[in-house]
Order: sequence, then structure tokens, then C-alpha cells
Amino acid sequence: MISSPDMVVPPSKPLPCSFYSRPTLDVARDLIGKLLVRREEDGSLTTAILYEVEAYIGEDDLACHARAGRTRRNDPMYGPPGTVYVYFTYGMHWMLNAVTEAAGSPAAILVRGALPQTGIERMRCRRSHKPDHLLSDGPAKLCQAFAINQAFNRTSLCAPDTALSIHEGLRVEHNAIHKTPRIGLNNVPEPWKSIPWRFVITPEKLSLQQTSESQVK
DNA sequence: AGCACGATTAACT
DNA sequence: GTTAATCGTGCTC
Repeated sequence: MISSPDMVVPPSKPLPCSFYSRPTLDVARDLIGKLLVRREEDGSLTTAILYEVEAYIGEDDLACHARAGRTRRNDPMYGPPGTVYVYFTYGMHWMLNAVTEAAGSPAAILVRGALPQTGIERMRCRRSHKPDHLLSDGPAKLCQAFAINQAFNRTSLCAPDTALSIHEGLRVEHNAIHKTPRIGLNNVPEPWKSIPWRFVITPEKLSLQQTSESQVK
């Protein structure tokens, strides 16, 4: 059982835009353990701790949506760091990305997994009352649990009073974060198919660290 | 205008 | 392990 949800709930500020205006692989690694925060329409919060992300970097990366240059769909990736890029895929799923690097330099980080903290009952409702460990353990599941869709595309993660943001969360040792190839790149040529741009830590490990840490400001 | 496929998921055998 | 669901996007004709 995870400790009290209130433990990692903000009175904190969103991470600043400067957090995202760095090399994408550094940002991806540093996102592990951070807190994803959705402010609901009623002012309450839905939050979860990130434990799995993937980097997609530039027009040369043949797995990246920017591989064919700038289009209507991938345009948010060319926007300023901290921009939200949400896209629709497989005819039914939304994917959440955080745009990195300077404006004009297309790169983003796909959020693939997070550990529910606050608003868990709301997440259960949105996820058909699945077991808690299945609420946000995939990129589309996470978007469903947070009710993230097209409406969030092009919003900013670092604007004041933004509805979607990322905050400080848990301290995670770099050597506890595993690097692997990205998931689901079936028709992508090498070296992009195998390049280890997925960053992940087991949720269980996060829980242990969480219970051993004191309050997060 | 038509087509193949996708940064997935859930429900199967 | 396999496969259907489902539709926007980008490419070809």
C-alpha cells in the first residue's frame, strides 16, 4: 500500500520552462520520479508519479513524428519547451508528450507510465474500475485516467495556473533508472528501433523510496 | 480519392 | 502467445 496521497500533493509550483529547454535525454531521465498534476474543472487535483518515459528527438530520428518535417499534426513539437503535444493514434488512443529543447527544434518526451497518487477514485471511474496497478501503466491508459485529450494540445506545462503541469516529486538515483529501446516501433529502421531512449524505473522501487522519504515540497 | 499503418489496449486461445 | 477495435495522418495515384 502506498502512503498517504497528501504526501506528494503540491503546494508546489510547476517545473519551470527552463527544465524542458535542455537536451531531451537529460530531461527524460530527470522526469522519472516527478509528479504529473492535472487541475480538474472543480479545482481538485489528479496526480501521479512518472516512472516511464521515452525520448523522440528531431527530424533525423525515424521513430519521431518530426521525421518528415513540420506538419499540422507535429507542429507542437516545434514549439517552445514545456509545450504539451497530445496526439491521437490507433483510432482510439491519446498520447501525452512534453516538448523539449528550443523552439524550432522538434523533440518531445512521451509519458508512458505513472503511479497514481491523488484523485485515485476519479481515475478508477475513468478506467472502468480496473485494479489500481492498471490505472495508468501505459501511455493511453494514463491519458484516459487523467482525461487528457486534444483539448490539452499546445497548452503549456510551465505557465502559471496551467491545468496540466509537472512538479517536483521523488528523488531518484540515476543508476536506478533503466535505459532500453523504445516500445512499439515495429517498422522503424535501425539504429532508431534499438537506440535506448526509453527511461524506466519499476513502480515498486518508487513506492519504497516514497515511503522512506519525508514530505516533498 | 484511396490506402496502409500507427509512440496501444483489452480480450481472447 | 494472437488479434480486433477504430480513425487521423501522410503518402501515392
